[in-house]
Amino acid sequence: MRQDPAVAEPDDSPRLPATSYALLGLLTFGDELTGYELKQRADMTLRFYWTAPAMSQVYTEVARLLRLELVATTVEGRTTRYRITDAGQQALREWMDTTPAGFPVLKHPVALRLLMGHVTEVSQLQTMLEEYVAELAANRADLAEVRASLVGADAPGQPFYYPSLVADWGLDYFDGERDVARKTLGRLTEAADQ
Amino acid sequence: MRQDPAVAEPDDSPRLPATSYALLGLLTFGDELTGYELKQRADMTLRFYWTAPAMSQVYTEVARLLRLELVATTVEGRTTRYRITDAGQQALREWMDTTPAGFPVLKHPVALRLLMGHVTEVSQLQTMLEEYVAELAANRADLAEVRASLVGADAPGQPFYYPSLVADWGLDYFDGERDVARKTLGRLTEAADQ
DNA sequence: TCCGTTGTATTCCTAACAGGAATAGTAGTC
DNA sequence: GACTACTATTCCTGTTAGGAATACAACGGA
Repeated sequence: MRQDPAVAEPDDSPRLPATSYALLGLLTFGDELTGYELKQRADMTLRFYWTAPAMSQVYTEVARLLRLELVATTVEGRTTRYRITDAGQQALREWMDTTPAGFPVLKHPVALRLLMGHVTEVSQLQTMLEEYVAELAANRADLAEVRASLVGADAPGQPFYYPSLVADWGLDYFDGERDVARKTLGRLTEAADQ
Repeated sequence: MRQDPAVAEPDDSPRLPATSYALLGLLTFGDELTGYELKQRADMTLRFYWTAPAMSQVYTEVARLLRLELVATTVEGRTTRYRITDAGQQALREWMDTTPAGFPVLKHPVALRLLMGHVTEVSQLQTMLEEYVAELAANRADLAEVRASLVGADAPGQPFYYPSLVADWGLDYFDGERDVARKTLGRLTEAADQ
């Protein structure tokens, strides 16, 4: 996707795609990471609110960030570690402060298929919704585990305060989805029983 | 994105990306549409649960569907109308019945920026959340309008039954988001006031 | 009547993005 | 000492987003 055109601006702050800033943000927690570790951290945290970028994309992203000097590297044998630079901090801060809120983009395959439910049997839709509820539970459990790992450093002012806010948001979201999916399943069953 | 590889299968039913099936689904409501109208219908309905495909993509999609004979055309002057074929109906049905539920992909710029809230001021985050709540209200209103337009044909068995189920799902989702955003805003304010 | 605007309809281009395969070294284990 | 799992990176292909460009209606006003 192309949220922002990655075109050089007249001023010295080029607008990067949101994924660039997402990765840059993952580097603001105080450590140096390899591309591989960045991918892992993205899978751990980012994937619940953003798409976890593909490996290939992580590497092309950090290459660009390096070119723009928003990150710096420490090479050690055949592994390269990335850390955010002052310019990177500044660019991130500016992006945070000047970007309009922006509406979530959702790709919901279950809702999509429900929309054209008339092309198949009700029982098929019921199965789909049940599967979805099960997947939701699994994902909720994953996120709950992540959330639990933040406990102890999740108070205001502590390093994981904001991640904990977002994780709680995600847990509420999953619970909401579960409720709506169940409600819809109920409506389907009710209609089928008549 | 590449949900499904668009590779020809050994059997005669190639797996298409989900967006192809989404457009095919929009053609199952009984009418013939131009690419332009398909885009409009997608903006009207699809955009709440899926991304409304770009114009360019609508046209490349229908071109492929035509090549695969899943749609047929009626050319009239310089406008081309597309309708779903029997083969298209069958392909859609098969996709509906054989695809695993599939988990939603979410790109939530507000959550993303909240995750790295520590790089900016709390007031900035509060503003962002307030903007988001306002945008949610606007989107909810749009969807409510769409939902209202289905009334009268939204009972089980009627043409807009499934669209109405999905629209109700979406309304609940927006309400849930509004509640969580407000809750998070409250937590932020509480922490800032201490 | 001419002109500008709005809406319809389509095409083209570029860059972002997903997903996986390929490679290759390294560390533990049976 | 082979087998497996994990770390680390690169490459390729096709999908997707977003916008610009084109062009031809139709409509309303000066």
